[in-house]
Amino acid sequence: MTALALHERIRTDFEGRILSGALQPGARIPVEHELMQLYGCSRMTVSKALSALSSAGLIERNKRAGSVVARPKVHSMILDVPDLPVEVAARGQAYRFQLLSRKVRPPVRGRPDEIALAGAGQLLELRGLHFADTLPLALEDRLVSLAAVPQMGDADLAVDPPGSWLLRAVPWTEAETKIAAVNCDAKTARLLQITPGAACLSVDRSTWRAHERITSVRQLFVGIAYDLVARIGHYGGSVP
Amino acid sequence: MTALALHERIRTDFEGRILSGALQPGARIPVEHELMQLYGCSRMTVSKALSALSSAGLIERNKRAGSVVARPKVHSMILDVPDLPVEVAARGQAYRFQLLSRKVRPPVRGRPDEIALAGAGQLLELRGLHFADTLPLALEDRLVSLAAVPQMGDADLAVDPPGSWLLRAVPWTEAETKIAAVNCDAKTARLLQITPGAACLSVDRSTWRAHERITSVRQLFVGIAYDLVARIGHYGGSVP
DNA sequence: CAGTGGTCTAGACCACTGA
DNA sequence: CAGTGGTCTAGACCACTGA
Repeated sequence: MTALALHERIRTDFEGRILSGALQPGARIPVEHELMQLYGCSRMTVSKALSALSSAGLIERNKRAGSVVARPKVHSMILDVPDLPVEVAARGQAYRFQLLSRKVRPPVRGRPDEIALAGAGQLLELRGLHFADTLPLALEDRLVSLAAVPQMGDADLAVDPPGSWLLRAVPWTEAETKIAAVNCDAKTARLLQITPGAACLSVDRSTWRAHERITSVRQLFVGIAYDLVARIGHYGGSVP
Repeated sequence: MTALALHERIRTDFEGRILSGALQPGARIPVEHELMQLYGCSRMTVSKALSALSSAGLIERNKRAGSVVARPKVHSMILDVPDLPVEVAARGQAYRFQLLSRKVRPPVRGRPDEIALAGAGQLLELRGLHFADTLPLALEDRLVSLAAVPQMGDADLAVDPPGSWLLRAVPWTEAETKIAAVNCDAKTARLLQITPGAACLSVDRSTWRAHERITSVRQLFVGIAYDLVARIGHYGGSVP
């Protein structure tokens, strides 16, 4: 292990005191000139450490008034959105994707979301099942903008599921996800081989690549077989 | 709107080119000395811009080999974990918390999670209902470590629900959340005034304050009344 | 070994803002 | 108006690492 850089030492010093509660929200952080003397370093080094604390949401910097420990704000946390093949393999099960249907069609009039997704082109509509070993794990209904991803028209989805294929071809940069619990209907229950009415985790996601819509998908996970896990809670959530 | 600082202009220049796909993963970023000439600035300024891109996961910096556009990695996204009173109010409904039961007890032997939470002390066990207007929104079962939060023994939970109270008293710094879909049982259905078997969103959360366990809670949300929304997808997910 | 990024210095000018 | 943080310069030394 290498020695910490000086700016990292200053940062971790204050991180420790804030996270342990020794420095309570509202407590004053020494001004930059005091820290320069304390650590015997230049102002740039102090500034780098404080900027990092500020962008991590741990302190708030104010001109003239100095810096103080921030009050925690939004509860935001990092949610892992796993690649299904990877996740299933990590559980020691065999992953398989079965394509149920595939067609190219124009957006439906009166569905502004489909029209926005299609742009000037057509939509690729895909439906398929994700399996873990021999049991269905999720039913996926997906629309892809062929204007944004023309090469998907020829993609071989026997190898990769559409999500993995798209990630490699056109990595998304923004996404919006809605997570809900629903009772599955009779038709879905047959496909997923579960009891009608069983609870399913519904994950709706739309993805963009720099303001261009790429795809929107709904995945219905078998409730008893699947959980989403959020890893880490951020303190102050300074999301760009 | 103020003019961008020079280091922000350099950063946003490359951000735009990377997110638009003009610079593909693997593409080379000019070395710092080239950027100094391009933008007519000092090396510190260039370095600040590239460091920001690197910590955002957009580029990877390598000694001798220079910097390249990063390949997208983990799908991680920021999930908002709302404060229920705030969220309900934002929907224009009246929020109310009804405490159903409250008792102090030792951890159950054979439940390592309870023993770890209790530490050297007792546990405060709370059960209550969150209402939006007159309809139940969620059933909450919570355990609080009285060793970590002794003052909670005297808290007035008629005003604030336990989650909001705890956030103000001992802001958490780390959390682990599991999200699942479950069919609710008969007793829960009565409390939530829904049909037995209706799908509920189960949110399990344990929170820490700098390695000390604070509380663990399970909230069961009425499926048809509640969604979780994740806001933004990060490109490369550089989580500390 | 030569080029790269990581770190740091000792200054400077400035905008902002609370006393 | 005086103190604060934001930004920037023109240098420097260093560790690392691929040619």
